[in-house]
Amino acid sequence: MRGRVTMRDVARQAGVSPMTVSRALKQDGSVNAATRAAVRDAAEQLGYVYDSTAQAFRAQRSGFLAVTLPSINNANFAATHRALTRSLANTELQLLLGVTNYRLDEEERLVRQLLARRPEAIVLTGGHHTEATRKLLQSMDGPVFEIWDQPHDPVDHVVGFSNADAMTMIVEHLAETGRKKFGYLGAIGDSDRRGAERRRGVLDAVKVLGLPDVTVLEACEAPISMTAGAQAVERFARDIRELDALICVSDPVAFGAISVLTRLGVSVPGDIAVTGFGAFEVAGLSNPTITTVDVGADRIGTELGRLVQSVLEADRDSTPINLQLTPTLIRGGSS
Amino acid sequence: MRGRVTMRDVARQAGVSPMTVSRALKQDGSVNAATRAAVRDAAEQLGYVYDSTAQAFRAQRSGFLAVTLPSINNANFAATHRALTRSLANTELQLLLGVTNYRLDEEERLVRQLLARRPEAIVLTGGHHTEATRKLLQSMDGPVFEIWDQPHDPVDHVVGFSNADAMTMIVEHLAETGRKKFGYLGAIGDSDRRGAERRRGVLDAVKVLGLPDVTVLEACEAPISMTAGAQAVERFARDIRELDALICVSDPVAFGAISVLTRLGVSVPGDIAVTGFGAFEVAGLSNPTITTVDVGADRIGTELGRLVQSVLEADRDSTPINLQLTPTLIRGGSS
DNA sequence: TTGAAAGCGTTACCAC
DNA sequence: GTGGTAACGCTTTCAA
Repeated sequence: MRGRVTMRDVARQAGVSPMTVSRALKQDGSVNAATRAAVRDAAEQLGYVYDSTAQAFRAQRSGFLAVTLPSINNANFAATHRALTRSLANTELQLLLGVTNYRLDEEERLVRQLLARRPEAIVLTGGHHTEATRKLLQSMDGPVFEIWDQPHDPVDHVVGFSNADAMTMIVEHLAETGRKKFGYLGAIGDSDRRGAERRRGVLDAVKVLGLPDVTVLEACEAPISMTAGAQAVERFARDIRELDALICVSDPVAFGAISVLTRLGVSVPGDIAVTGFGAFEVAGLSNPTITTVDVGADRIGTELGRLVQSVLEADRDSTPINLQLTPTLIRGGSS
Repeated sequence: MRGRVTMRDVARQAGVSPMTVSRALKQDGSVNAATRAAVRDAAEQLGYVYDSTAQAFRAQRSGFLAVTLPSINNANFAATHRALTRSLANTELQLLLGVTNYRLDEEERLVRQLLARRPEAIVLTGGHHTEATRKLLQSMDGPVFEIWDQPHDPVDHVVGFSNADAMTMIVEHLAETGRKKFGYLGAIGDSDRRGAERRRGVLDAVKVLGLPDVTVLEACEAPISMTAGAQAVERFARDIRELDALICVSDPVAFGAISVLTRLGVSVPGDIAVTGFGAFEVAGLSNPTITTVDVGADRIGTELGRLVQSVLEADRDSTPINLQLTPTLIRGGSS
């Protein structure tokens, strides 16, 4: 592999100075058309590739927007990512993605790594972080965005919604349709913080309604998948037969649950109502369709993209924005 | 927010030279323990964050591994990404991800953008590219890896499998179980190149077996989802009733198809066999379970990680490796 | 064990 | 319309 071609090489080839090359390769109007053509030709000929690293270094602007997601294999987070990319399409910002696997210690490691790339801004999924992460974020040289959550104590800007309130809608809907004995199926402990918030929302709402205590079923460590949902239902079949309604942390889990319940001869929604979360595609195609909550994952991405742009354009520190979206209940055949 | 803290600032604070800071912050043994402690303290105090951009610039090594994926919301590509990340955990390489949305023109734009970051190597999902992309890749200053495919004319290294051959397994399995009149449900045209390869595999295998021509049903532009699969079956219901077997481009599509067929009173596999592709979770939990092909998405990631490392360690150009994996058929209740 | 200098590729700024 | 100079933060190399 031959040494890289630099603007110097192009300049030599075109018989101009490096400075002119730099100008010619941009849309800088102050360059003679003939000169520009010569430079472009030379660059083409030599296979010149622009060096963003040098540019980032020189300008002290990386052009990166760092983003952490708990998982990439999740239609909701993928939708946010996609909408964000689209919302930033007309900018120079490039996404620098890190996946935390739902672990705060991995998030810390990632944030450290991402910040070393000097991103213009950083986006974190979730409002819970380790102490060290918070400290890193606070000393960060640019805005911080927390999404998909309603942080108690936001670091900076927020685009999210209340996972707990979303669950209240589910509980109220189930109560209205006469369900009384609730179970909640999610991941173990608090590893999935948004899942933990949902669980809290269920417990609180049930208490407010004066209904019996919720049976909390812990499937496995986050992320909890279709298969994990199915296995958990097999494992907890006895507990579940006592219930009126099984509230699942997500649609895939609900789908896995319904799949096993049906196989076990338990009728959904006849014997038990089952609900999901997230308005995944499978919710609308499962049989029965699954009652769920649409949190507007793509809207989070779109709004986030807008907000990032406006905050970065306002070069001075802007006061923190907290944009809270309202999820909507989608009634399906499963309840 | 205040100007960035550099090694110079840390050096001043600790009363040493920048050079000593640089050494102290690494595991360089040649620094006095006391000096190192002082430097670390100073760095901590000032909230110093290492600047990877400057390091990358100075060393002319970005530490990036550029990766393009057609989609992020796809369990298979996500599995490859995850396995790759894991396989590279003990290295300094950082993934720089770009999503093409199954479009070659977007791939070209992305490759241009990614190469400007001077990655150590680049990984492309798929073996089809625009002419311009190929040219960019050939002049790239580092190894190129194509995955998830069996390119006709590989740019460099490959870790993949034959999408067409995988389909042959499906067709033979269906033929063995007495199916004769096949349909294929996939995306329109060749936008999804791996999908197009699968279609080709079906057509060829059916021809080899001397069976009637395949009815090709085009649902929509790639990516084709569960919902798109369902809608296509509604639209093509009449054609589908004439068939013995419906071969779908992926498991989600097959799931959507089965969902609608069941609703229409068409029995699967009684009236028609349905098959998928990719061994998605839904295949094992759908009712009936879906006959599919496991392509070893995570294995691609793991092997790729190993290969990337070994190629980068061998500093001279290594001869192109072509690692072809063998998919396995998974018989489900849908056939 | 520590320090000084030089330079990676690009571009803002100032000359011409 | 074009060119020279300097600087961004870090580390290799050489010197003390």
